[in-house]
Amino acid sequence: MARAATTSDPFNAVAEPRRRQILTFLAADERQVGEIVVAVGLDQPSVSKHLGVLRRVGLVRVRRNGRHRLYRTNAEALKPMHDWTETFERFWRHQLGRVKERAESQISPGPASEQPGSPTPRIPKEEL
Amino acid sequence: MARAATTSDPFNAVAEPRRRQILTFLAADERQVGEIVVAVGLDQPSVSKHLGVLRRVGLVRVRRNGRHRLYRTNAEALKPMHDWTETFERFWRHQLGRVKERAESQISPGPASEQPGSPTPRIPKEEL
DNA sequence: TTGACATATTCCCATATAGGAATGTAATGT
DNA sequence: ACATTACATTCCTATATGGGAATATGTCAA
Repeated sequence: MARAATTSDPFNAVAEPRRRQILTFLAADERQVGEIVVAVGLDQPSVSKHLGVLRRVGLVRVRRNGRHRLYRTNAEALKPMHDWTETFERFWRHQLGRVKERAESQISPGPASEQPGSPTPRIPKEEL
Repeated sequence: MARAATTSDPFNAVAEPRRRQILTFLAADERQVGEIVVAVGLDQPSVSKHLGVLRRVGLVRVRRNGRHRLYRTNAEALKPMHDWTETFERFWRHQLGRVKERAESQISPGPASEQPGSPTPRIPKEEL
């Protein structure tokens, strides 16, 4: 079997960065497709297809107004994702706590700089 | 271009249900691969491949112990997802508020039953 | 060394894209 | 009716899977 369809659930739909961008753009206000096209910098058919995916999983709602279609993020559909990640919150708190502990137990100040924008998984190359 | 690689970021890695299952299983304790195989009901190579993806995006950490490899969820790597979904929280609060309003303004009690396990996007079939 | 056990990796393939190009369709203006 | 605007859909293709089967690698035991 190949990968699951993007249309199957919000987790898959949101895996695409452009779709996250669109959802963010549509979170506050309704927008017509042309505005989205300008905002994300894709051609119109691509945007329509992304909107189609988002619509099928319930992440956006559409309303027609004359020739225009007004899209808006349906934030409720993101709640399951938020809830799922939330179940891990206590664990990353523990982890951060341990990091803090270690940092405090060491005298060396260390570099301690970390780009907030880049998560940097920090993989130990090969664990061999 | 095809879909983005699952190895590219946590959003993609977590799009796969089996990997979410594994992360949940590994959230509390370290487990060796054999235990994960039993827990998720896949064959060993598939589990190893999923673990490889999760490791590459930093969602799990490995430790070696003799012949075994002990995996554990690195919950910190899920924080960006939690943060992103959190930016929509105020919007779904508004939406739930409006739903509540409408429900209260109507006299009919309505069915009001909803499976908690099935999100049910409730797509209006075709918006034509 | 030989063997058993625990995992990882490679090979193969059916499948689902995501984007680009071209085309279809609905709504409005004249 | 006809042209134009605003979107959606279809066709095509390179790419990235995810699972199954087979194989490789690493570790400990006798």
